[in-house]
Amino acid sequence: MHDHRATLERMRSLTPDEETLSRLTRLFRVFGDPTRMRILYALSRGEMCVCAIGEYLGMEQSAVSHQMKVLKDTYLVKSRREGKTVYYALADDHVQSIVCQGYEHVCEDKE
Amino acid sequence: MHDHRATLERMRSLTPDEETLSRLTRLFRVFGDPTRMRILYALSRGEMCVCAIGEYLGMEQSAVSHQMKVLKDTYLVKSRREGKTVYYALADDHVQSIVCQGYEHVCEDKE
DNA sequence: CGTTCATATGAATGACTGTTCATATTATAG
DNA sequence: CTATAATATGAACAGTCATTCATATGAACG
Repeated sequence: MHDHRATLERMRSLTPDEETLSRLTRLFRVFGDPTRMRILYALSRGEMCVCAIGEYLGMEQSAVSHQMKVLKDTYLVKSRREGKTVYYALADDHVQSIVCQGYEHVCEDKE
Repeated sequence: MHDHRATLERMRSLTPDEETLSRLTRLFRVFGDPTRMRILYALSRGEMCVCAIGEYLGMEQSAVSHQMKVLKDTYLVKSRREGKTVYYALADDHVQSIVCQGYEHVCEDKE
């Protein structure tokens, strides 16, 4: 095995702590599911209730609820109750800018 | 079931095509693994060979190679051969800006 | 050529996770 | 209080994927 002490020395300080690393990768995994991405795209136009999301994406109410929980736990969406109905909306602009960054990347690679 | 034709109407046009959606979520899934994220962090300081990456992160050579393939297939890293050694480096600044966006998000949520 | 080092690849296994089904909340209306 | 609509939750199943082990490729050197 060849030597690379110098290379190793360079970045020992950089790596984020376990807690942050875990949160960070968890966040990206949440973005990594087509269904959730569709939901986020849908919400980028404005708030929607569980019912409408399910109808729009052709998925069961239960599946939607499960995914909304995931999205909420990672602070990507927020909710608001109005009677029996719960409306979900994107939590903030961060969500969109992350998706856009990814979007640009995959578009570049199409060449 | 209550009515939401108006809501639905709003965003039918938005959703990206299947191909793009698939590429996009695939990309985020790649960012969603702690090992790969550690590799990307390591490379953010400069190129490294497979050997050094494995040593640094305490993982087997085979595992590193497998992951480098994933990273390369999604254009997150590029490689350069020098004799028997293969050096990997981040493909472009995009990678770092995506990670940073995510980083900011998880940091905000710590409050 | 044969050997050795660095890397790549294929198959198998175990862990994780999205969906479904059944059931539980929560809220409104009568 | 009962019925019903909207949403949430828990358990089970199925598909995905990261790691490991064994083996293959590729390059330098004698």
